[in-house]
Amino acid sequence: MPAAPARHRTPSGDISAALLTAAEDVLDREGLAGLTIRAVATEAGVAPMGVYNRFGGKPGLIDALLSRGFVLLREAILGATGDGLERLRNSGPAYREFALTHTHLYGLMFNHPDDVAPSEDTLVNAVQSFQALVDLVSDAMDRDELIPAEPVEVAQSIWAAVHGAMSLEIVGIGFTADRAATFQRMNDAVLAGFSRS
Amino acid sequence: MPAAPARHRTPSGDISAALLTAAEDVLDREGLAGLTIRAVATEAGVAPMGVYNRFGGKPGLIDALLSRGFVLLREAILGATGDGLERLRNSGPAYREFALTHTHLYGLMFNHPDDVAPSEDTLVNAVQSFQALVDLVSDAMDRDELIPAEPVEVAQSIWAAVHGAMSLEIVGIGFTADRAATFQRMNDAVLAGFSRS
DNA sequence: CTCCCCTATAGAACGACGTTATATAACTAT
DNA sequence: ATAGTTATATAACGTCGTTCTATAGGGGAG
Repeated sequence: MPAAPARHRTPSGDISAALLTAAEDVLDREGLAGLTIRAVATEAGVAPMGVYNRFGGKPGLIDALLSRGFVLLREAILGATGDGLERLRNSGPAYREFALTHTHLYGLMFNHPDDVAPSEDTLVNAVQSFQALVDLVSDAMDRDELIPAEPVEVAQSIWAAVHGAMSLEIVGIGFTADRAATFQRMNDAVLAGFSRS
Repeated sequence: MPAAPARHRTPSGDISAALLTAAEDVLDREGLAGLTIRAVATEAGVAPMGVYNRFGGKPGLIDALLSRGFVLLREAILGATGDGLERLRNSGPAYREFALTHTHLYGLMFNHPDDVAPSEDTLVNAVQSFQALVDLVSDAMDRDELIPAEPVEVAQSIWAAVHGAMSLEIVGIGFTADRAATFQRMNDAVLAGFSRS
C-alpha cells in the first residue's frame, strides 16, 4: 500500500468561529456571489463538510452571518456619543459607518435570499439592535427633547429613514454631490419631524 | 433517415417581450431563486438560447427587469391623486402599493446581484422615477407648502425614508401592529420635517 | 498508556445552474 | 427560388450546493 497522505486537523472548538470569520471575510471581499461553501472552507483551512457539520448548509451559514451582523449593528448604534437627542442624532452616522464598512453583509441583513430563514437567535439579535434605537428615543423623550409618542413607532420611522438612505447609497442611487452631507440633512429632517417646536 | 421532429417557432418580434413578461411572472411567483434561464424560457415557450440571443445572458435579463421595474415605479408615483403637498403625501402609499405588489422585483431594484451592471437605459428610467418625486416636491414648494430648499435634496430624503420603510416591511422587520398606519405616520413625520410651521 | 469513539478528512458523485458550441430547420427579405 | 438571419434541439463544460463513502486523527475512559 502507498504511504498515507498527510492530513491536517483543526482543533475542534475553533472550527465554527474559523468558518464564520472566513465567511465574513469572503463576503466583505468578494460579495455574495463569491460566498461559496468551497471558498469559505478553503479560507478557514477546513474541509467543505465542516460547513454542514457546524451550520447545516449554506442557509445556516448565512443565518449565522446575519446574526453576527445584527450584533455588530447594535454595537455601532451603542457606540454613538453624547446624551439624549444629541446621542440619537449621532447614532445615524454611526449606523452609516457600519453599513459602509460591511456593505455586502448589510445588504444581506435586509434582503436575504429566499431560502434563508432567520433563526430565533438572529431574530433576537435583530430585535436587540432595534431596542438600542428605541432606548435612545425613549431617553430623548424623557428629556422632553422629542414630541411625546410611542417610542417604538418613532424608532421604527427613524430606522426606516436611516436604513433607506444607506440602502440607496450602497446601491448607488444618489443624486446629490456630498453623500455624507445629504445623509446628515435627512437624519436631521427626520428628527425635526419628531422634535419640539 | 427518421422523420424530422416537429418544431415550433415563435414569431420573431415577440420573443423579447415574451421572455420579459415570463421573467416578471416567474420572479413574482417564485422569487429570485426560481428565476433561472431554463424556467423563464419554458414559461415563455422559447428555447433557453433565446435569453442569450435577446438579452446576452442572465445579467442582461435581470437588467431588463430592473428597467421595467423603474418604469412601473414611476407610473405608480405619478398615479398619486391630489395637488401640491397632498399629492406628495399620497405618493407615499402609492409607492408602498407598488413595492408590496412586486416584492421580489422591488428587492432586486435596490439590491441587485453583483454581476448585474445597470444599463444606461435602466439608469435613465431610475432617474425618471426619481424625477417624478422631485417634481412633486418642487410643486409643493412653489405653493409654499414646504420649507424652501433644494428639491433634489428633499426628494432624496423622502425617497430614502419611504424606501427604507418598504424594505423593512418586506423583509419582515417591523415591531408595530398596523403596518399601513405605521407607514402613514412615518410618511407624515418626514414631510412634517420639511413643512412650514 | 491503550483502546475506542467521535469527528474531521479526502474524494467521488449527483442534479441543477449559467454558459458555450454545433448542426439543423424555419422564417424573412430579396 | 435563394440566401441569410435566427430559433431550434442537443450536448457539453465547469461550478455550485449537497450527499455519500471510506479513512484517519484526537480526546476521554479504562
